[in-house]
Amino acid sequence: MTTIQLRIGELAEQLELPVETIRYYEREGLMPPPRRTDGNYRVYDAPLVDRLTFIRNCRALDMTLNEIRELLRLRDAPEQDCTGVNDVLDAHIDHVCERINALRRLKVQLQGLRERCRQAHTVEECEILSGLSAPALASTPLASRHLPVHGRKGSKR
Amino acid sequence: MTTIQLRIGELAEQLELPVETIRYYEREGLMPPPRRTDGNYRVYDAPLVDRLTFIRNCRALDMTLNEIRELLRLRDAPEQDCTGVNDVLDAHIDHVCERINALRRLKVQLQGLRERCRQAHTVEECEILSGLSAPALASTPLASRHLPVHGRKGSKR
DNA sequence: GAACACCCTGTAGTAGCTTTAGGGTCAAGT
DNA sequence: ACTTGACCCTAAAGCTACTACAGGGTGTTC
Repeated sequence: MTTIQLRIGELAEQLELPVETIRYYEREGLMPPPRRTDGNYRVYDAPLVDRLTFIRNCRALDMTLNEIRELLRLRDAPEQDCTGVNDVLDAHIDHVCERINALRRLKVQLQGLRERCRQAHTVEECEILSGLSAPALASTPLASRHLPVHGRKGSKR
Repeated sequence: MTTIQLRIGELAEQLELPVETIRYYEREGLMPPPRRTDGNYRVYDAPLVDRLTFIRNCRALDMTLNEIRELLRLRDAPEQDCTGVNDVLDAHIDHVCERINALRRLKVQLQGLRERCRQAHTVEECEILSGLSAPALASTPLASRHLPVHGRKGSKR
């Protein structure tokens, strides 16, 4: 029976993560330092593959590294009850709902602004630019500030 | 007729922006360096107040500083037509729509996961943790990766 | 002349990576 | 034996949009 042994590149390909991200998780203490070959290459076995899969899935659900740290801690203590896990997840679901609502309000604002300039005319008389220059940004309340729209950059591979 | 002359703190209060953010926009080239008093204090006049208002409103609509740079460039060329402005705004609205859809898919995933553990039991048998450890994260397609949920930290005043 | 609110510069820290620089390892090909 | 090329290594810097800090100057009031 041959046990699983992957170099970092193979692991990265299987889990569809960039190699540098895996090393980053190690630096951050989410992944323990793996065994090394004589040539100083990292070698990953099944438990580490599982752990990284867990981390990747949590990130795909957009949890922060701190939320994931907390879940890993709970995962590593199998005899406790899992109320803590539920709490982390509930809090995260709340985050997501709030973001969705904020973005919907934002979209309404942006579309209203866009409507003001359906035909191209000159910049000087552009209703969009004048709308954006208004002290209180039109009459509608300002989009709740401080919620980024722009996701992470598309990752390579 | 007294023209407007504000120190940075007064400007910050009027526009409800932190002072450091205003200085940051200057370092970033979004705001031109203002006049200074003998004591080396920044002094802002009406055109600069307008410009900062514009920037603040764009940020409230969650545009990136690069998008805003582009809009400012267009705003500074008043004789051109404003197709470019529309393009920036349309692209931004697209961003927002994509984010909303991605977050909705995410929410469905998270709620499905949460349902797997309605009652508290031990971590060892927790369906949430096992779900998160699955190689492909349940059967549903992975939430499109790379879209942060967590907004900026709440700013001071 | 001392207290105080305000202003200045420059630097570092935040999250979650990505990129770059400058090298070492190892299997295959000539 | 040697070179090519794919892969691996570390350390440090860069990204966004700020925020916070250290260490100091200004200006008004008591």
